Amino acid sequence: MSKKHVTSAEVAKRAGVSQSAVSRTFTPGASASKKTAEKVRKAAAELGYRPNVLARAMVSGKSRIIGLVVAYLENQFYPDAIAKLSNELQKRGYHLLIFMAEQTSGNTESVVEEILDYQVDGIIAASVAMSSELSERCRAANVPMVLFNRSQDDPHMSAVTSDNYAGGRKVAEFLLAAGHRKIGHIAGWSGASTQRDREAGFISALAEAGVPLHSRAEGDFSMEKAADATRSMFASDRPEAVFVANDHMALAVMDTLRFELGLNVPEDVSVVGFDDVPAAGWPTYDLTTVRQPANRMVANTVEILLDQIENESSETRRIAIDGRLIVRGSAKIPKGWAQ
Amino acid sequence: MSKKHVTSAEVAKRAGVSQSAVSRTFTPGASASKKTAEKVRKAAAELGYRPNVLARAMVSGKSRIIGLVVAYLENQFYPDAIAKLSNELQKRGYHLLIFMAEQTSGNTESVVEEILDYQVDGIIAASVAMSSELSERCRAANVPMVLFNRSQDDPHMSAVTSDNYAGGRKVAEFLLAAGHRKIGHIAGWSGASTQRDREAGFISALAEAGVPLHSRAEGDFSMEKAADATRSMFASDRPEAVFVANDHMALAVMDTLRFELGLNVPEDVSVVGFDDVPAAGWPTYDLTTVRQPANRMVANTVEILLDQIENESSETRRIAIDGRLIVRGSAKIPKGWAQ
DNA sequence: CTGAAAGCGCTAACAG
DNA sequence: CTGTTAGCGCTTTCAG
Repeated sequence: MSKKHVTSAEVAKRAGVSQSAVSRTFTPGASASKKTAEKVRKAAAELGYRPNVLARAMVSGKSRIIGLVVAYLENQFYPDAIAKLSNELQKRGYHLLIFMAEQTSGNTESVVEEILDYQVDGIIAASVAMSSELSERCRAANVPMVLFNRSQDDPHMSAVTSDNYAGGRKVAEFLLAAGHRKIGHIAGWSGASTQRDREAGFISALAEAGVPLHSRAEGDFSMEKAADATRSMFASDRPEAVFVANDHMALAVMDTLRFELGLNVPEDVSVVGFDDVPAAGWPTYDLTTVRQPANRMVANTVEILLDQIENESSETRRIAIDGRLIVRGSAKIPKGWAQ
Repeated sequence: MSKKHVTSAEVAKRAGVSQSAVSRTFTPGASASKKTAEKVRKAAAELGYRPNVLARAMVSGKSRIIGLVVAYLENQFYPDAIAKLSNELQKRGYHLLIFMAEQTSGNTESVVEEILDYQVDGIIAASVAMSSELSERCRAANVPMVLFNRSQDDPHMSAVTSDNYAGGRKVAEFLLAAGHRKIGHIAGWSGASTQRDREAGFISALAEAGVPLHSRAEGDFSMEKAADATRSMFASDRPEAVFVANDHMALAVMDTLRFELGLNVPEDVSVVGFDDVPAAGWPTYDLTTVRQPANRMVANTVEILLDQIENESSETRRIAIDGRLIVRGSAKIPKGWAQ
C-alpha cells in the first residue's frame, strides 16, 4: 500500500524552509521571495507534491466546487450546455459536482441539502425549479445560486435564460406571416418557466393579430408524450402549423406526422421548435427553430456566479438573451421573408 | 452576512453532550445510545446542522467524490450513461466531479492531476484513453480507476465495455447473411479501443467468409467527418452495405446518403451502426445497430469501483458485456433471419 | 520576507 | 457508552 499524499511539510523539510513558505509559493496572492519559491518548487517537483484542495477548502472556506443540479439529459441542449459550463469553469479553476434531480420537483430539497454538505462555492440549477425556501436556505448558507434556462419570480434569485417570451412572439409572427391561421401548440411541462414564457409570447402575438390558438396539447418535454399529443391534436380538425415548445419534442412531432399520420412537413403542416439543438440542423429534420444562444448563456451564468463568489456581490441578476429565429425548411416561409 | 455553517460543537453545546457524541450520531458505523442520539438529533434539527463533508473527508481520508473524466458529450450515449452513473452513485452516497478532457489525449495528464488534487475516492474515465503513466500515477496515489466504454492493455486497469469484438462480428454475419459482398466500413478514431475491437471483430468474420473489406474511411466519431467519409467512399465503386462504427456517425451517414447522394436506405445501401442511442430507434432512422447495454455497464462500473474503494480490493477486472444486435429497417434483413 | 502558532470541522483512538 | 485528546493538510495572523 503506497503513500496517500505528499504534504507541504515534507516539501518544506526537503527544501529547507518552513511549511508556511511552501503554502505561500502555492497560494496565488501570497508573498515569497524568488529564491524561496525556487527551492520550494524544485522540492515539490521532485516529490510530486500538489496542494490538497480539500484541506485548502477547510481553512480558506473556498472549495472551488460548484454544485450542478440537473434533471433532463435526454434533451441534447443540456449535455451541450454542461460541457460548455464545465469547460468555462475549469478554465477558472472550478469544477462541477453533479446532482441529478427529478424534473418535477420532489427530491430537489434533499438534493440541495446534499450539495450544501459539500461546501460548494456556488450552485447552478439547470432545468429544475427552485422553491423560495430552497433559495432562502442557500442564502442563509451564503452560497450563491443561479438558475440556468429557468427563471423564478423570487427577486433574490439570479437567472439566465434566452428571451423566451420574445422567442415565442417571433414564432407566432413567422407563422402568421406565412399565412397560417389554424395554429396549434404542443406544450412542455407547465411547471417550467421556459414553457410558460414561450407560450405567453406566442399567444400574445397571435392575439394581437386576432388569431385564436387553434389547438393545444401537452407533451411534457418528453418525446413519447409529444407523440401522443400530436396524435390527439391531429385526430380531428387539424392545424396547418404547430409550434412545439422545444426541439426535442419537435423531432418526435415531425416523426409522428410523417410516419404515422402520413403528412408532409412543411407541405401539409408547418412545424417550428425552440432551442436549435444539433439535430434541428440535420437534413432529415431541417427544423425551423428559435436558437438559444448557449455560449452566451453559459458565459453569463459563469460570470454572475463567480462575481457573487469572488467579489461577494449580492446583486441578483436576471438575464434574458435574445435568440434568433433560424429559418429552415420545416415550416412554410413567408413570401419575401427577410430575417 | 449570515453565518456560514453550524458546527458539531454548537450542536453539542445545545444538546448538552460532547462534540464526539454529535459526530457519532452522524457517523454510520458508530455507537451512541438511543437517548444521546435522540438529544443530538433534536438539537441538530433545531439548528439546521449537517456534517461538513469536506472536514469529514480530511480526517477520514474518504471524500465520497468520484472524478469523472469525459470528452465527448455530442454522442448521446454518454449523457445517458452519465445520468445513470450519477444516479447509481448518488444512491450510494457518492457524487461525480466532472472533468472535461480533449478526446485525443493531450490534456488528459493535467486533468488527472487536477482530479487527484480533490482527493477523490475513485476515478471513472469515459470515452478517453489513459496512458500507463497516468494509471501508475493513480495507483501510486492509491486512487482506483475504472475505464468506461474503453479498455486498455494495461493489466492493472479495470475496464467495462460491451463486447465490441463480438458486436463487430455480429454485424458482419448479419450483412453477409443478407447476401452483401461489397461491404464498407466507416471507422471512428483509431485511438479508441472500441473502434479497434469493433473493426477487428467485423473484419475477422468477414475474413472467415472469404470476403475482403470493400472500402474503408475514417469518420473520427464526428458527424462532419463521417459525412466526408461517406462522400469519398461513395464517389466511385460504391459498397452495398456499410458498417459505421457508432450510431452517432451512422445518423450522419444516412443523412448524407439520402439527401446528398440520393440513395435509399436500405434499398440501395444497408447501414448498420453501434450503440443503440435513442435516435437509432426513431422512425426516420430506424437504424439496425448493436446495443450497448448501458444499464449493465454502469452497474458493473459502479460495483467494481466501489469494491476497490470500500473493500480495498486491488483486483483489477475487465468486463465486456454482450450486446444484442437490434434489427431494424436500415439494412436488408436476411431471409428467415431469427435473432 | 519568513517562521511559529493557531485553528478550519471533523473522526478516531484513548481512557474512563 | 461517553468525554478528552490528537491530529487530517493547509492558510493565515502574528512576531521577528
